[in-house]
Amino acid sequence: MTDQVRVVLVDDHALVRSGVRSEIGHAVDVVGEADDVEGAVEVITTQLPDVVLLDVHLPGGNGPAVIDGVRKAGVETCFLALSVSDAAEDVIAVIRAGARGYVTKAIASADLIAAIGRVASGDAVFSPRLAGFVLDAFAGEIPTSDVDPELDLLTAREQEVMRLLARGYAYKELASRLTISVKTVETHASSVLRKLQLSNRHQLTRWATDRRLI
Amino acid sequence: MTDQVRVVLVDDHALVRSGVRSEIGHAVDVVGEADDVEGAVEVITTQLPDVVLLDVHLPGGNGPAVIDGVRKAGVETCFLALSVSDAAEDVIAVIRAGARGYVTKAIASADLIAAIGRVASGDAVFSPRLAGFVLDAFAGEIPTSDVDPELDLLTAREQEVMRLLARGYAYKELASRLTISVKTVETHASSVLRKLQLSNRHQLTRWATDRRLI
DNA sequence: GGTCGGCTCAGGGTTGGCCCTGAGCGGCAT
DNA sequence: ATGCCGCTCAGGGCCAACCCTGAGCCGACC
Repeated sequence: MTDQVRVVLVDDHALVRSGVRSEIGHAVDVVGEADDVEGAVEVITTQLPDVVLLDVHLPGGNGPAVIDGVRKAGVETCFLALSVSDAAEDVIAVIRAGARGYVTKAIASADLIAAIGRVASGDAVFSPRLAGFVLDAFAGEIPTSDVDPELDLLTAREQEVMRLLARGYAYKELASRLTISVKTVETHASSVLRKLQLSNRHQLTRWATDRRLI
Repeated sequence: MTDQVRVVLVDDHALVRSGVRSEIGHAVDVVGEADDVEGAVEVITTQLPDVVLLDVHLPGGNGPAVIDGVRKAGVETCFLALSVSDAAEDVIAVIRAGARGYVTKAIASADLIAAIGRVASGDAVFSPRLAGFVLDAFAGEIPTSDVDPELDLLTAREQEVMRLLARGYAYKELASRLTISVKTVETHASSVLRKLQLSNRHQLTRWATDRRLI
């Protein structure tokens, strides 16, 4: 057991942490604990564990906040959500944030140890019921967004053309809509694709929808 | 080994089936095989296996078609997709249809046996790389739906072409992907647009996304 | 056996997307 | 004033998208 999996526990209840530690401590190397978001990010970024056992509900934020914080710190690790909650939205939220697994605290300790090992090796793991949630959740989701970095590469006119292009307008329609010539539209379109390093309007449509620009 | 997991193999290559059977036969109970969609549905609905090992690409349809067929027959079982493909869309498609796992044929036999056991117990299982696909897909997907009204206007092949078209594949890519000529793709594409009374692929993309077909 | 529908392919055509080059015009800054 | 930049346009070229027609193969149905 020389190279055990290094684990950090994040849970706001000390009782839970010590319980988990005593259940899995013989099989993994618990290198740190935390009871809130700030502390979790700090411990994780200093200890650099293989796996983080992460409670979904925390003071000062929640599970996703921890994951985001660690990501922003440039640290790569695997998160396994460990929660009393089996509410679909908690599961989805933490998976979206980047957790690679989700088990409830009802899990047997041997199973938890196995789950940690699997997550550490890059696998995904879910409690049976939760697997259903996650997979079924492919039945209806729309996510995130933020600001626009490379959008500034485009001039005002180019952005205007870009939006209409992404929306599926033909060059001719677009030209009459902006009351410019088709040739001008082509020029702008070409510039847009070049600046965004895209090769055709389908990619542009995906690019724009990903960024909620249309 | 009295109550082994009962498994049905679905793959269009006899060689693959016998190979898999010899690799896992000592650990699970292979109660049936099939090499196309129809046969698969029949074997599964009569044998009622615990787990179906399902190839994604089949004559007469594909993996999702088998899952749908079995569901419509009112039979509950667990599907584990076993494919050479690790294309994200294949993974997503079969997961959407209801598969509880997806592994590639590069898997070691011991791992496959373990995967079958986990799926049988209701767990979800993915090859490490594919776990990434599935979970990352939460970062930008729009899925499923219910039934299809005018979708029945399209033949099976046309639906296949339609999905890829709507997804933005060029005719040439689509042709090599389906291993048919570009001319055949054109013919199908033309039929699709005519039958759906659409005039180009942008409208098709919108049509398909509205109906959550892609 | 004949018919019909689905899948496959071909020839030959028009239109549109996309690129490159080149160029005139107006604002704005060094 | 000279030059950069954004907006406008044109010519000319390539290729992909889309259409129509026609045709061979095969399995299903009558």
